[in-house]
Amino acid sequence: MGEAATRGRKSIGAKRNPESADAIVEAAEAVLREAGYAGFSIEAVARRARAGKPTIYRWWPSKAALLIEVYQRQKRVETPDTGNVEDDLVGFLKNLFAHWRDTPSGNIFRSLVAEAQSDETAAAALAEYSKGRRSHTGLMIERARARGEVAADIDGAIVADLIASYAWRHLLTNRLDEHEATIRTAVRYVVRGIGPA
Amino acid sequence: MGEAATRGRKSIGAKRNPESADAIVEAAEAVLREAGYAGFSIEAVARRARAGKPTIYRWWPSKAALLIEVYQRQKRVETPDTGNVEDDLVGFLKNLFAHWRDTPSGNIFRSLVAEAQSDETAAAALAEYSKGRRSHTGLMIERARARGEVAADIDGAIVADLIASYAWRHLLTNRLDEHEATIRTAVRYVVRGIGPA
Amino acid sequence: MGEAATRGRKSIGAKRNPESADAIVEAAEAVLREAGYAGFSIEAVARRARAGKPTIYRWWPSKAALLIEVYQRQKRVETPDTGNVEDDLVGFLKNLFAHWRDTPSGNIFRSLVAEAQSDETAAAALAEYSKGRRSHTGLMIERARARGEVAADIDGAIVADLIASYAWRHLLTNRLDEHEATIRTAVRYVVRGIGPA
Amino acid sequence: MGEAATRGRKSIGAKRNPESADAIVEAAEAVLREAGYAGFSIEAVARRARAGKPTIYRWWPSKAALLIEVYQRQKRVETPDTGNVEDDLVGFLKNLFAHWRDTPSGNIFRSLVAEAQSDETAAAALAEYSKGRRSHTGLMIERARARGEVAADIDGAIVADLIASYAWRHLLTNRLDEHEATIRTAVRYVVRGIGPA
DNA sequence: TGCTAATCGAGACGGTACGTCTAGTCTTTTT
DNA sequence: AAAAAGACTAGACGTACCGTCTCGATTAGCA
Repeated sequence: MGEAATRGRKSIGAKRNPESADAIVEAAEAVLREAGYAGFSIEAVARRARAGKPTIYRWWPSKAALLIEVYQRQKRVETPDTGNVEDDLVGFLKNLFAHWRDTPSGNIFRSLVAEAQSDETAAAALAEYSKGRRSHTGLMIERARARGEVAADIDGAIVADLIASYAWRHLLTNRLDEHEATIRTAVRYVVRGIGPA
Repeated sequence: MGEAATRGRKSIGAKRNPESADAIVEAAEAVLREAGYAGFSIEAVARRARAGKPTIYRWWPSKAALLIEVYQRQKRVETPDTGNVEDDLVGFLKNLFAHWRDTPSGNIFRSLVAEAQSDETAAAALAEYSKGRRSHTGLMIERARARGEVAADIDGAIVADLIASYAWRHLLTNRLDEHEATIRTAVRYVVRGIGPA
Repeated sequence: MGEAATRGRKSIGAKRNPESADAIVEAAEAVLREAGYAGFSIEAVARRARAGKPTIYRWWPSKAALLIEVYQRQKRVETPDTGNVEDDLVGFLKNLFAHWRDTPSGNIFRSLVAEAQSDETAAAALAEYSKGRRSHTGLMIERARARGEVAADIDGAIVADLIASYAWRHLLTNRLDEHEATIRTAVRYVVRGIGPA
Repeated sequence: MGEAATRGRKSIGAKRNPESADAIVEAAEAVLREAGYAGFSIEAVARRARAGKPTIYRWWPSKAALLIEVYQRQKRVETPDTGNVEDDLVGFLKNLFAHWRDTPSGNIFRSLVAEAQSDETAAAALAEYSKGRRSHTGLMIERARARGEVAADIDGAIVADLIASYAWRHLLTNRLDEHEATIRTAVRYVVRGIGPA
């Protein structure tokens, strides 16, 4: 039966083999890039990575968990610091849209959101991840508040929510090529609304 | 066994049987209501509707097409007209969240958005639908502009986009139970930003 | 996805396709012949038959059921009628041993007995099959009784059991090449014991 | 979780721990007793014995080897000496059936026979073992011959073969609850056949 | 009125993927 | 130095759906 096991990559014993983990995440990314969310399956990843399915299930209990790890391996979007909150936010959205458009990240994140609609654990993982990101965007608001660009009683989390929502919807409705002018207008509506009276 | 849906359907002749079409759409809605997007499959719908799978495929070429029809059967959310744009928008969002929470609509729309991430036709249908809704929400802005609550050069579509994005994200991240105060705060940030100088 | 389905053999609709059934049983036989019981798996049969696994499971609920059908497709062993019970039984055993030795039948039956040790349904199926065969061997005893070779109060089923047991054990312990003299001796011990006083 | 078998075993050092070997064989026996051949796997035994799979593979190269060792640990069935060959053989079979029915022995031996159908080493071990048993049962025939109950030219090995075959088949087809009368009848057919003319 | 064509429920089909289980090999850790 | 422990590749298990196809029954409208 399985005489000729472990043909290519070797196990390194009782410790988790980082090569395998890498191979799996890389295979997952490749599958997503080439076949999209529709073609993304644990089987396909296992085939591609020359890994056993149980190895994947051992470390990533669900498709969502694997998707999240793949997403997090992507380079982060940089949040500019121009000294002006409108420019900061516009720059951030522009970078984010470009990143989502030009790397597999967009597809991955879309997949993750889709998965979260039918998978509890994906929803939980996504919520966890979003929490981290929200505070991150909230930072730009805090900097603006320190500069007096934003009123003292403004809730940064809610602003971040508005901005993130705007980004999500553009991703989910294939509008990542939005003109900068339109993005700037949207941002301005919010920025004006949260400015000092 | 023995679903309530159209047990004793009769006519199966040369003309399309509208009872069958109804039974299918109703079964689809029931499945979405009871099992959510995760349990939504053509097989499940066919079983529930006591219909053959080919009958479904004949009239709806994809899961997405069926989802779209189910969604369009849903009652629309009413847009209040309080004479004040903030109250209008808050009321609209509250109604929408309640509608999504308390009827199958939320599940259906979530499913449609998810499906659109891997299905072209769903994406197209969603885009088409969103266009209509945006103009519809834009109406509230136009009324506000007429009352002088909103500056003349404001782009209603972009405002509608911000509001709709906020709603989508709450749906997609299971936050339909958001407090009115939080919703009002978010709306106020936008409303203030678009008011007359 | 499954666009290019049904490449070779076609479905013939709502009725069971006999071509598929044949292909599956033939593939099962081929797998057994080439890989033996150890290599016999539903997956392997499905691959070989170009059939879907569910198609196999639809018609044969277990490995055992498929094995039995394969076994029954083999040509039957002829039961000689020489007018002498000893010669009848020796001839039958010789034929049976040869059949088991020279066709896949032996391997299949061995597999079936082995499977029955861990699978309830296999045990049941085997019992059912054996019942039919036992009465069949009992026939030789009845003929002998009619000729006065066997005492009137002899239980044919028990004699058949002794003979079948002898055959089984030779199969299961790889002694199908037993000399005719030895077989004849064993048969004679029984035949003498059941003769008229 | 938490099997009774060797929970607090300690020494896991450079010397082979005899406790481990014991624990493994005992676990194997327990698994066979509780789950039968169907549930008997190296994994299950390792889990039960709280041992690593390689530890088992190091000492028993195959499932069959482990089965053989487990079987050899079993108490032997006693062969009665009543002074009458029919009673001897009936008593032996009754004891054997009871032993197989009421201890794990039956399950173990069934498993071994089943395993031997696809594993060479098991087949060899079984053949070796059977040889020993045959001569053992043959003893009863020799005693009978000495008493003049059996003709001088009778081949004891063949008689033993017939009796063993009858036992095997009852084990393998779950008929260990056979009535004594039936067993006696079968034995009598053979005993009569081998008696002096 | 009788034929033809469309439609229906039903379900078989070849497939893909699921998530779990076991086989047997390999290496690290522990004693 | 060797046993224990656990990770690894590989692949079978039996189930759920996919989307396609054919069957046999049923009915409407044309001839």
